[in-house]
Amino acid sequence: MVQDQEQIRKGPWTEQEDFQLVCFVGLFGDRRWDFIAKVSGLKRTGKSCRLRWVNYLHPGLKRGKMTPQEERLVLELHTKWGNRWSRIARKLPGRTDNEIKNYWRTHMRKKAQEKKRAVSPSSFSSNCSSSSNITTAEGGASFYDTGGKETKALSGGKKTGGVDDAKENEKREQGEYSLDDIWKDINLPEVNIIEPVYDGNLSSCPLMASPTPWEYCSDFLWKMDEEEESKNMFLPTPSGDHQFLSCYEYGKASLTG
DNA sequence: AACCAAACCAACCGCGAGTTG
DNA sequence: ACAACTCGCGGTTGGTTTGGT
Repeated sequence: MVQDQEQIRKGPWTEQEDFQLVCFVGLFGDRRWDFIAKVSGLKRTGKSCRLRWVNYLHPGLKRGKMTPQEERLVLELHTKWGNRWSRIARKLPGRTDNEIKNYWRTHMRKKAQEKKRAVSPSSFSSNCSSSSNITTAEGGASFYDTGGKETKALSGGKKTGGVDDAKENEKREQGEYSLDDIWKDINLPEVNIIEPVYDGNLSSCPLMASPTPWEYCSDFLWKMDEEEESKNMFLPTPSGDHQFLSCYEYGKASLTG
């Protein structure tokens, strides 16, 4: 497991690396990241591979600006849950926790600065009212730190799934939130599936050729229950094994030149 | 056209929880 | 029951792009 420190690559991913990762995730699924990191020949940590996959290569990722509905939803959910980005991200298909986190950070910074300038509380969105603890813009660290009611309590333990789900359902049942309605708005038919950026290499890879892996998964991934998600990923079709293997071979060949 | 600051994005790090032997 | 390992999350940082002067 321990990879030589000097062999670990860091920094931006190359197309080649992306390609390899996509192939191997296709082969082995998106769970055993250390294993994938090792067998793929990528000089990356499993952690790094996972991050790249989740934030960039995952099928069904949306690109581009947040829609007003999404923005609203983010605000609303952040008010409820605080900085639980992955949780919020699950409610926004195609958006990653990192993306939402970045979005929140920049937008809250802007808001904080605006607020600072025009020391007028009314200029602040009502949705942000619970973010009254947005303290300083220049203070850095925690200008967006909390905002959610539960953040403080949750900061100690990160993985508290069930209870919150229950609360959420409860609220929804009470009609307090109409998330589903917002949802329908967001889940527009024209889903911007991520375009393979490495079309040069990938298009010639059997797996990557039409139907693309993105199409394998399409947007159902984002609708799946959290627990089920990974199980169904890249479920090989009856002929799928052949495709994956071809891809593997191709990847190897292209690596070794 | 050049410079600077703000905004944006991708990636890394540390920590805690879950899993496995 | 415990320790080691793996994974996922949130926080943070650094590089790049964009907009304003």
